Amino acid sequence: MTVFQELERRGLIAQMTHPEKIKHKLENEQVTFYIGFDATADSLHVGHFLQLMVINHMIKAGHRPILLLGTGTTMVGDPTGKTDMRKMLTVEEINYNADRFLEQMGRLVDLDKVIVARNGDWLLKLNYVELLRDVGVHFSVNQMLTAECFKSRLERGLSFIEFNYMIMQSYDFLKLYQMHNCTMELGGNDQWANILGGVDLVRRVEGEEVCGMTFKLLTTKDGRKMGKTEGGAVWLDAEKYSPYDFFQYWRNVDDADVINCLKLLTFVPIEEIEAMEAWEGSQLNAAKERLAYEVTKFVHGQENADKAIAAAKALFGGAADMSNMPATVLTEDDLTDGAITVIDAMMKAELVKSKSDARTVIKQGGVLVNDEKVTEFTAVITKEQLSGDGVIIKKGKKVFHKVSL
RNA sequence: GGGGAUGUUCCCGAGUGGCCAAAGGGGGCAGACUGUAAAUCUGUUGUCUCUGACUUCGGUGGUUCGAAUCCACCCGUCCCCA
Repeated sequence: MTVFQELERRGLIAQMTHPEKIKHKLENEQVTFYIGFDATADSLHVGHFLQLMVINHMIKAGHRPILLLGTGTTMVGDPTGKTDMRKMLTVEEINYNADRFLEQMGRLVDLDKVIVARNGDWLLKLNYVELLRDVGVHFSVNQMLTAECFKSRLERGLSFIEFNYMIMQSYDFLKLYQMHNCTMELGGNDQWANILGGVDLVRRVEGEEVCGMTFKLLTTKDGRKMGKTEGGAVWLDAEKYSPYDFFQYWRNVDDADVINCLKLLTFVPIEEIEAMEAWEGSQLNAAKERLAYEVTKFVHGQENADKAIAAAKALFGGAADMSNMPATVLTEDDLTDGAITVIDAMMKAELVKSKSDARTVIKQGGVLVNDEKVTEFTAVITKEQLSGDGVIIKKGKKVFHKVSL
């Protein structure tokens, strides 16, 4: 099976500028392509992960990826999919974020097989008038305004800086074509307009027909973005989002989304996944477990994945295996008269956002300490209970947390 | 530059002097039901030293016994005109 077929069969491909040509190139040449990552946060999230999966599929087929870190474009901010302007980041923040990205990427793709570039290297030293004359001439404002990403923003407000994002990204493609003979840009489907901009620019400046291809975004069946939770994004950084929680996130996906996630986010052979499509009802639970395990294994390593699945099985299976669940270790200072209130302990463990929140959950019978329902706000956990293995605080049906001294 | 409108709690959105910690919806959380799913029903959703107190309605000052509500200035956003 060729990469193209693999991508297609997994349902990854969303749009292509030149379907036939892309298919031909991918099957007959070594293609140098690029995917850009804007360093807007200090950790990658699952959206990036999907892009990295694509890169892995491509590497496997012998193609040559350029990982472009958006140290320049992040200065401007992509308005795509945003209803409001992004928070402006400083150069320092952006470079810090980009370094974190690279560090994490190193664990997810083989960096020896990719070219890493930072668009700040050329974007930051551009001369305004020169850019206008060399690049600006090639863009039609009329045409840009018809792009979906701007249309919606025209109603809510679009600043000039954000309007220029497309030009920056297009210029990247031109630059990478010139520097590395990069002939293809890949990206999430929301990047379609920006990619087209680059393809057009290279054609106009260099007379070369380069290609663009976008991939499905990771969304639920009803179109909502995946990888978002109340608390924010599902980060790939173990510090920001624990492997156990990461595992649970995928373990809890909707029935309707499991198959799609398996295809997009794992290397489970496509034949195997296609066989699962016939599964129904509670059978899908097995598919979810597989999904959670595979994704966690790839992102956090075999060991963490094993721990997560063991912890989950123990907790949901009723056994008291406390070794692998998220845990908080208290100090003597947290105790008053040799004990800590359940409310304070929950705060320490970050199970609740405030003490009021803790009271509410207790009032509703949602808190169990070592399987015993907490009924009083004044309930305490004693030092004796905390020593040794500690206690398990359960909030609701799915949140377990070990607290010890 | 001129004219008009607008800024409310996580989001949308009511409220236009006291009955407002602020309707309604969404989202979140918890309970029931379940398969660690969905749907449904119920409760809950500012903070705290929690039957009370404190802080919140773009910002700063003012009027008033009392302001999210009135006034002044400022800041942000949108629409129309140039």
